[in-house]
Amino acid sequence: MSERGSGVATREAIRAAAERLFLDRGYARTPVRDIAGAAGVNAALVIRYFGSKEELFLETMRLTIDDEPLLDVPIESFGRRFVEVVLSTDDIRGVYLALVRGSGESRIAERLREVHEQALVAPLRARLSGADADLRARMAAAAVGGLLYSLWVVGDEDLAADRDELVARYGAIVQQLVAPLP
Amino acid sequence: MSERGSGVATREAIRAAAERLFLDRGYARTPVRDIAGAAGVNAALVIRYFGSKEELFLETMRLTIDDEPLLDVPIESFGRRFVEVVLSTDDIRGVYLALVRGSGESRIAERLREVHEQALVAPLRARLSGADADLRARMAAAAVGGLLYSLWVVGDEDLAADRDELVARYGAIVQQLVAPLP
DNA sequence: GTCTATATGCAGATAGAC
DNA sequence: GTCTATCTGCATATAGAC
Repeated sequence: MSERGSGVATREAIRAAAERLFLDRGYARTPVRDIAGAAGVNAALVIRYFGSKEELFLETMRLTIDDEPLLDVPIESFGRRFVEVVLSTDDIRGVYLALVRGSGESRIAERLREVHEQALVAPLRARLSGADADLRARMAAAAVGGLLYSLWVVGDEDLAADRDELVARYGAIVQQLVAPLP
Repeated sequence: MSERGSGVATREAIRAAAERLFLDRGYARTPVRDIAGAAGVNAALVIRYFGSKEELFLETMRLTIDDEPLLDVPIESFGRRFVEVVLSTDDIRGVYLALVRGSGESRIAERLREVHEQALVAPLRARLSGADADLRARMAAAAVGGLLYSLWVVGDEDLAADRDELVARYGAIVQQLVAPLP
């Protein structure tokens, strides 16, 4: 079966190898030759299939946050729960780091905007209403983004030391933005 | 005068050209040859003087925030004023962006930690007291870092639209962390 | 001492052989 | 569909001109 089959499997092998290496080492520190090696093919073939290293990067560095566990959360505890979900969703860290560090390239920056909008702004925006809902959602997304930045880009060890306390207290800040006390 | 003089001027010309180009285009997108060209010398000379492109980058990407205008600020308006100062200090944007994007290199990441600590955490920490002062300062620094991240790395145009309102409202969040209401 | 010319080695990408 | 050979441009190292 599948006289035309093997190309598809090879393409997927390249994609999977690239995803793993990009998440692990980022864009700049991952040579195309290493991706090819991990996939068991020639480096030229990687370019053949995906056009360029940047295309392959964009093909693999996607992120969709699962909203569902957040929909049932009562509004009074939404801020904290959102921080908790973002910090414990597996894929976020690697994708976020790779996109932030690669954002000197304009297309990677564009992807970062999309991911930020979809993963942080949108879930917050969905729970807000009122005239300034959009601004509040964007400020809350900025605050959450700042937590990821401090923990993962800067690597603030003292901030990471007590994760439960961090979730509780930083969550309370986000909560203030989502549903300010009267 | 100065039989040994011209080398000093050349070195400074290279340093100045490098600073301008790194701030403008970042680390990855600035070839050593461009720096040399802008300084009017050969590329090999740049390496001669500074050892490597990375050394030169670290030599130029420093940042010291001027604390003084913050020392007199009453504690009730400190959060807002701090946001205002950070957003309007000229050098911060370029240095911050270049360091964040270059942070895949371990020495650049280390410099980012230093700058984050010195420019964001320390001024906040200086105004706080109490058992949890350090954690509160780090959370406030994360929040401010998130603002820079959203505005400059992500490029959230909607957030940037009304700067005065942003300063007032995001400043209020930082204020909550600096001096929480009783 | 200060600088240039040139060489080395690695990266992404292309042409075309098999 | 896959690989070999090769091009171009990069950071960096060395030799030696002035």
